[in-house]
Amino acid sequence: MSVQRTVGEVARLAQVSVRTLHHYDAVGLLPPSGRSDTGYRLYTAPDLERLQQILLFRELGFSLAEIRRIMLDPGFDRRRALSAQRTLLADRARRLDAMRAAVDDALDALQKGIAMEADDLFEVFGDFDPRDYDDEVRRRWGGTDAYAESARRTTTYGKADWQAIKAEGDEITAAFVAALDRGLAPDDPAVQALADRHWHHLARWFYTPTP
Amino acid sequence: MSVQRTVGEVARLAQVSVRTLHHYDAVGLLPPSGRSDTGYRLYTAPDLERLQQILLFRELGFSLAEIRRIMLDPGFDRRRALSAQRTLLADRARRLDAMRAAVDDALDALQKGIAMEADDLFEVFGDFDPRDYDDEVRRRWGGTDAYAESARRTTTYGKADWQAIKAEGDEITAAFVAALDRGLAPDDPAVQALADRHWHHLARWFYTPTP
DNA sequence: CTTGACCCTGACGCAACGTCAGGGTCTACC
DNA sequence: GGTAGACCCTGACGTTGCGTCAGGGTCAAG
Repeated sequence: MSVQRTVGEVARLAQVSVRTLHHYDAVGLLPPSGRSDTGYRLYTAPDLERLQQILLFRELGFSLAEIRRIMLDPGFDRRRALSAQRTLLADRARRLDAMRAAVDDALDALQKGIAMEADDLFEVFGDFDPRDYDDEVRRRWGGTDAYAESARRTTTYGKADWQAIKAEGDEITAAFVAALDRGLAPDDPAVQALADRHWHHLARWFYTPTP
Repeated sequence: MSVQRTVGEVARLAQVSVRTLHHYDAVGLLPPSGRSDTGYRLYTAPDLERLQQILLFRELGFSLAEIRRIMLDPGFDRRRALSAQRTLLADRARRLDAMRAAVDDALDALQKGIAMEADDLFEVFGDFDPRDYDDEVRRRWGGTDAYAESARRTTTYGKADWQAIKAEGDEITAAFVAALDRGLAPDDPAVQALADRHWHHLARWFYTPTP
């Protein structure tokens, strides 16, 4: 009698969960070639081979439905499938990369924002500043008192900027709404331009750039 | 009275589906600030602004749950969230890239495989070959008769190779099974090595390399 | 015979909507 | 005032690939 393996064993072998094997059985992707008289799933060597193939295609990013098609029909057009897959993956990669770049930008900008907030925090410390400032800053702002004042001013500037940004946002939104109220179609270029402006405004708002 | 917009209008404006707005309402992410007396959802300008922000974060790849947290709490640690997001995106990008490379390799190899199949097809044509072969091939294989013979041989080779590959697969599987039958743990290095070999075998099988 | 490890079959949950289904509402035109 | 067409509503199920119980047999060892 050939070797029969239970789900748990196969699961450990293939590094997948038992539930996954149940699932592959349920959807007809990998029904075990046998069952014990008590209903236990029994997998044979060919089953393992089949599983390996399934996992290979899964690694390549194919859906279970696609894998089923590929495996059911040996004459399946693998080249076309792979080509389509490549296009799909390239698209996703582009999107991911754009997102990553956007997030990185946001992080960079936020760092500056944090720096500004640090200045804000500095105000609490009053005249005493434990941090290390470069000489240029000291020279520009003169003595310690003026220095403290400058910090306060900068902070105020930051806050003022926030207000300005917020105001601009409201303004854009107002213009937006007004344009639509004038009866402009939503896909009217002017409205689209406004939407774009709003979008970029929001982006700027999100990035909270320092003056 | 301020401007109130219905779902359809907002949907067109924001380039999202009505269902999406229903969904955002249902999950409490963007409940319209008003309802008509007949139950119609009515969105105001601030609602639109909120929607823009939601879509911005969505573009950055955040889940709706995360977006909700970020927007509910203005003091939310955006920097940490972005850092985490960057890591996550980088991971996904790496995975995607690996998959793309694998698919590209598979495609390359398959091209060669297709070439082999073309030879196979040639057999059907018998002596007559409409395709353009380079002189080197003709010289190596001499006259037309010998040439046809060579083509047949090459094809046979290809098929034989297939058989060999298949046999090797069975052999590996057998070794695999035998090792496990000897009581080796599934995570035993030797078993892992076999699994690896099997894996690579399958990879080769999939690529169907030419001799 | 008991105990612990394993197996079974449902069945719900998740993420973010898409897609009907069945049924009011609004607006314009006759 | 009636009617057609466009638009709105609330369920509720489908999708993808399993994770995670829940309730209940099975197997091997002591």
